[in-house]
Amino acid sequence: MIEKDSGDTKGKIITTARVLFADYGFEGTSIRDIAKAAEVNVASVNYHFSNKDKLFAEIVRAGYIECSQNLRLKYEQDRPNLEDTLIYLFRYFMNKSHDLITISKIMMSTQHAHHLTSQGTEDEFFGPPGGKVIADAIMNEVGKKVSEEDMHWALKCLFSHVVHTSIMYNCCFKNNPNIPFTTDTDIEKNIRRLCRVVIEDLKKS
Amino acid sequence: MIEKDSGDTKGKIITTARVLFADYGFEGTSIRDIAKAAEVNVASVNYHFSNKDKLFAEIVRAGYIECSQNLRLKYEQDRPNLEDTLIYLFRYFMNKSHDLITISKIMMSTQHAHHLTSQGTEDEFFGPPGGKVIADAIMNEVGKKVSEEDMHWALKCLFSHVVHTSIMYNCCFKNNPNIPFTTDTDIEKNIRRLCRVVIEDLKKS
DNA sequence: GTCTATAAATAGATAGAC
DNA sequence: GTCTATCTATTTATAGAC
Repeated sequence: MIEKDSGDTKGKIITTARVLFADYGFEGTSIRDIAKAAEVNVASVNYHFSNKDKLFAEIVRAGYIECSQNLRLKYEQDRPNLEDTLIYLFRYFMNKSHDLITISKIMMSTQHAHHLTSQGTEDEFFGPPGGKVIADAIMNEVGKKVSEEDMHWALKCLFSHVVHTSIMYNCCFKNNPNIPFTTDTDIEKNIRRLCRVVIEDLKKS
Repeated sequence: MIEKDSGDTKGKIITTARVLFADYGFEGTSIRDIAKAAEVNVASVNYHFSNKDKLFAEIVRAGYIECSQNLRLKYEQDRPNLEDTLIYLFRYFMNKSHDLITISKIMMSTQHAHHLTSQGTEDEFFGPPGGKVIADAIMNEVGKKVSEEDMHWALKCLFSHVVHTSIMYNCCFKNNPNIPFTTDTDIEKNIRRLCRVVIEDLKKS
């Protein structure tokens, strides 16, 4: 489990590394970069994590599980409808964009793909984390039984939209205020609209 | 412009490097890796491209423009409807997945973001290439005037779905035949369905 | 646990023979 | 244009003093 930066060396390394890995990738981030940014000694990284690969694995694993659990918890507590569930996921990705970006990059690298397999979570087939909760929210929304095919279609439409938009927002939009319809308010409106349209279609079939 | 592998050293380097860069990233791919895989001498890479950065820039630029132009050409020639345009884009991403993946990774790295700006193409605000053609296809499909807001929404829904699905297909699905509804036939059905649903909504508003 | 020093490997880039 | 050899810098990782 990733702890918040609490002054301790190990925590500072993790907090710093998850940002650097996301931005520069695994190979693009050296242990020295991490140590320097975290203001800890170079040797402490290998002392606490044995090697660079294990540090990376721990960050990926923790970020993935944290997201899944967080979304599941929120869903169980507040029972938001589908729209609000997706908005919550979007906002989560905004705040934890590092983890989403790191996981997306890993997914696209055969080299590090093993960091994403056999994580023992419920979301292993949906790429970035959170898929299972959305499926539950969809089921709840439509009311009647949703066929497996319909469910997969809806999930992919909604999920790909939220993920893609979150990445685009973090990587392009938020630094270019001139691009039309790319404020977070606009994006949330777009997510809600797609929700309604998809659900409407599910109810018809 | 990227030439097909024609036996010449420069061509072999480009053909090999675009695959390696996509898979292992810029920092994860050494000049030696490229030279070895392309079966050329190490020094020839720097001889033909001056340095690693310029080789990368050339591959990115060429892949980006190639995709935009290819889609535009196809569209002008056959005048496919929106569904077929997106299917064409999806199939293009299947065959040229390297370029899509490389561009996506760049987008997620502040470090290399400059390789994507001021490319002088018409798609600069739509992330991965091809956006403008889809906009035209949407306009054509709906018939009546589409508001700017509606257009942005539709574009993002359709585009994010095709891009995200293409990446997922290449990175996860095609090696895991057990995951349900992830054959290319399934995916194309999903794309067509989303098309119909989005267009239907545009016609209503 | 934290530091310095260093080993061992690998990186990008270039010089110069052919 | 292609090759070998090499320079310089940087990398991960570890050994050993404190």
